[in-house]
Parts: sequence; C-alpha cells; structure tokens
Amino acid sequence: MITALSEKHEKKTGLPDLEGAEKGVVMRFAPNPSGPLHIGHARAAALNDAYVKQYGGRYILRIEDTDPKRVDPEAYATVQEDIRWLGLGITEVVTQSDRLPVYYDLCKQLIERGGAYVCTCDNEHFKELKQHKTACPCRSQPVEKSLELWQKMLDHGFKEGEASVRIRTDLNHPDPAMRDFPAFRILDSPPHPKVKAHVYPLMNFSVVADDHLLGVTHVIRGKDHIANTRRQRFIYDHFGWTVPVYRHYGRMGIEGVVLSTSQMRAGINEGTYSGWDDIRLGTLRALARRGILPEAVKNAMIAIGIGDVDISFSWDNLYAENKKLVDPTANRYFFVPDPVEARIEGAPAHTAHAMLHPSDAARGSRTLEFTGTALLPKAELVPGTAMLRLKDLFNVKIAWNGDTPSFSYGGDSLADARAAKAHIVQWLPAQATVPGTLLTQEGEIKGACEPAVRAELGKVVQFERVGFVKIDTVGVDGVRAYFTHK
RNA sequence: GCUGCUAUAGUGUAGUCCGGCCAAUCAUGUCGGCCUUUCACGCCGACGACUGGGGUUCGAAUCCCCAUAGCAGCACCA
Repeated sequence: MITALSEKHEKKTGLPDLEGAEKGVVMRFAPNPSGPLHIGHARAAALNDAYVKQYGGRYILRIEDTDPKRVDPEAYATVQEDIRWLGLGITEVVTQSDRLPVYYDLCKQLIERGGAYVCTCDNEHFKELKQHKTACPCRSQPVEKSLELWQKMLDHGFKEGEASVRIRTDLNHPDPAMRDFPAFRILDSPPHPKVKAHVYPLMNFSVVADDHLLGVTHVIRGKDHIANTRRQRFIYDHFGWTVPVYRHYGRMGIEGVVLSTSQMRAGINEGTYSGWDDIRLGTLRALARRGILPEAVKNAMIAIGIGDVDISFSWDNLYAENKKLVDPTANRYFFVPDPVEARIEGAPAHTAHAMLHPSDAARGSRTLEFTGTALLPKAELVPGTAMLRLKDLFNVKIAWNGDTPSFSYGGDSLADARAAKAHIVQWLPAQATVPGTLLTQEGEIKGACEPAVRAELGKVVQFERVGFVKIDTVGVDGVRAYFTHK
C-alpha cells in the first residue's frame, strides 16, 4: 500500500520518457553546413545524444546540404570538429548531397502514386491561387505528363524557377502553408560545392526520405519545425510509411553573444572578430576557447530539457555547470592584475609554498621566492588600508603619505592579520613573474602571473581571487588567458 | 491577417495527461552566516512563482471558457 501511494510521486531524473523508445531509438542531428556549430545547435545535438544514450540505438549525423546557397565548403569539416569536441555518440554520418539519386527515385515513385505533380506555374501566380484554395492547371494533368516533365527537369529541360515538384495535399487546408508545398526545385547557380546537380530536393522531401530510409524513430527539433512536421506527414501518408515520434522544443533566446552565421562571417571578414572562436561569438569553439567544457554545455542543455515554451538561456546556469567540473581539477595560481611593485622594509627573504589545489594536498605546491620586493594588486591598495596579508607568506603593514603607500614587514602571525581584518591577497615575487594578459568579453586586463602557469597551456586554471581562466597562449611576451567565470 | 502552440520564483526546471499527498520540486541567482592563509569549493539559513478573470467541484497549479501576453509557421531555406 505504501508503494502504491508513493509511486505517483517518484522523482523523475533527467529528461522525460520518450514514447515508444523502450526497445531503443534511432535519432539524428541534422545541421546545415553553413558554418561552425553554436549554442543553439548544441541543444538539439545534446538532447538527441542524451536520449540515444538513455535508450540505446543509433545516432545519425546528417549533413543537410541541399541548398547550395547555404553551404560553406569548409563547414563540412568544421561541423565534424565541433561534434567531436562536444563528444556526441554519433554512429554514422550521412550527407544529403551524396544521395540525390535516392531522392530522385523516390520522387518518381511519388508521382506515380499520384502524391506529387510537376508544376510549371509561375511562383507568384501559384501563391495567388493557393491563397484562394484553387488548383493550378498542372495539378490535374495526368500522371504520365508529370512523369514526362519530371524527366525533363532532370534532363535540364527547364531553367531555374520554371518547374518544381509539388506534394499533393489538401487545397482546402485551413493553413495555407500546408497547401501543395514544393518538394523539388531547379537551381542554376550557385554550383553545389560537392556535387553536380540541377534539381534539388527541398528539406521537407529529403528529410522524410532519409528519416524513413535510415529508420529514424524519434525526432527532437525546434518548434520552428512544427509546420514542417505537419507537411511531412502528407508525404508519409502518400508512401504509407510509419511516422516517427516528434518532440518540438521552444525557442531559446541567447543574450550577450552573436549567433547569426552571416553576421559572424561579415564581422570576421571586416576584422571586427578575430575568427570563429572570437569570444564574443556564441560558437562552440568560442566557448571552448573561453574554457567551457563540452560536458558542461551538454549538462546545461539537458537541464533545460525539451519544453515547448520559449526560454531564455542563462549563462549563469552554464557557468555553474562548468564550475562543478572545473573546480575540482583546476590548479590554482597567483595572477596580480594591475601590479604595483612594493619594496617591503624589514622583511626576511622567504620561500612560500602554496598549494596547487586547496582540497588536494597530494597534488603538491608551487614555490615562490620572496627576496624583498613583491607585486601587489593595485585594487587592494586603497589609501588608508593599514595591513594586508600576502597569502602563504606574511603580513605587510602599510603607511600612507597621502596616496603614496610604503610597506614594511608585519610579522608572520595569521592571527594578527585576522584580528586586523586584513585582506588576504595574492602576490608575486617581483623578480620571478611572467607578464599575463587576461582577456574578458569586456576587454583586457594586464597583469603578472606565476611562471609555472606556462606549463598549463590549453588548460583551465584558477587565478586565485580572480576566477577561472583558460590559458590560451604562452609566448616570449608572456601568457594570454581567457576569463571563463568566477 | 490566417493557422497553430504555450503560459510555475531573476533564470532554468519538477508537478499538469489520471483534481486532494503542492501553503508547490530541484538547480541556479541574490543576501546573510559557518568553514577557509582565495572574494573558489563545501555546509547552514533567508528571499522568491502557479499570467488575469470567470466556471465545474466538497476540493483546482492541475479540468472548461474568456481575456492578456509570448512564440512558431504561412519561402522553389533548413
């Protein structure tokens, strides 16, 4: 009885169940190769990935490159790199431009079944007819005629815009978007970078063909595809195929970064952005450069879930996910922003040992040789400050002559520093530092950091009291690091 | 305009299908405290929401209606 009562209130973890997924799933991620992947893509990619992992099955990467206008030849590789970075469990890759003959063949079959016809009407004219729920003359032409025109399309007998294949739906459908929508069109230019073609399938046709042929069982995509799902159902019905299970998630608003591929490309060409991984962009490679881990991105997306309500993406939540992953592993170092050289009178030379990680002594420590002069963060030298504690070293007394400080040794006692409510600050031995530049989305912060940071190239470390950073470059002129989050 | 979808704290999310266990979950955020030779991590506490109005019912976040708001689609893009 107790179990019966508690059953309804069992806490669900993670994503909601998918209907009909018990025996495994076949899902797909289907980007358009027009540029690198961004956070928006990551949602679809991560959600589908999570379900495939949960239920077991296949995860298809399908490159949807049937519109030569929207294909960037470089993006084929870029997209694959981004997916590798994200760590998706892709089991197979399909490129639609390789499959044109497949679509052509199915199109012929569909015409034979009466599910589609070739339309040679002017596009504007057709639109007009469609609005008034009236058929164009081509709709009632015999199947043989359509077949003949279809062959003519394939044989280059038409120019761009002169003919198209339309799916026969319901001209009285209340939604004009559903009425006899197009399935193939002719394109003279630009040439497709991968294949010689003249007749291209539209997304609604190639997607149905591939989803069916590849055995896709579940589709998770944005709600901008709801109308497409309804359109695609007409094609499934014409063929008598089984329709996959669909889920449409809501629109995700993302503030603070640029996401539009065309805007990014323009900015890069004009030199506004340094590249696709400029940290002001919302690309995955920009996140990577800033020290966001792929797991954090996936976790954040799964936490958002598949609700069909529009949401606004929260950087705080992403950062929190990232911090969970990064905090236990990141080594700690001193970075002194806006360093001020401080000669400390009466201070004994001393070798400080600071732990690489405060909760993991086994990781060891770094040594800092103090010999008389230290670099201190300017922000801590507020006139009137009487004492600072240099972390892992000793106390420093500060005397003020107007705005000019002078420093003297204040003893080793931590208790004294505590009693004086002195800030415990990061510092560097003046004779052993490396110039460091911290790059944030707001700008650069010049400073100095421990020489040992040079060995952390490519890793995320924590600059104590500053935040987590990704060591981006190490050169003769010092270290450049990107600010990840606090 | 037409067609459709949705509405829980600052943000995300659970609960809504099958009304009572929900004075509403978890996370994040903010604030306060503890811990600490980092303003990190951890721990404790506080703050904060069922869009509005009707209806059905003994009882509504949950069902119905209306209003409002937001979104999507209405491309020979995906």
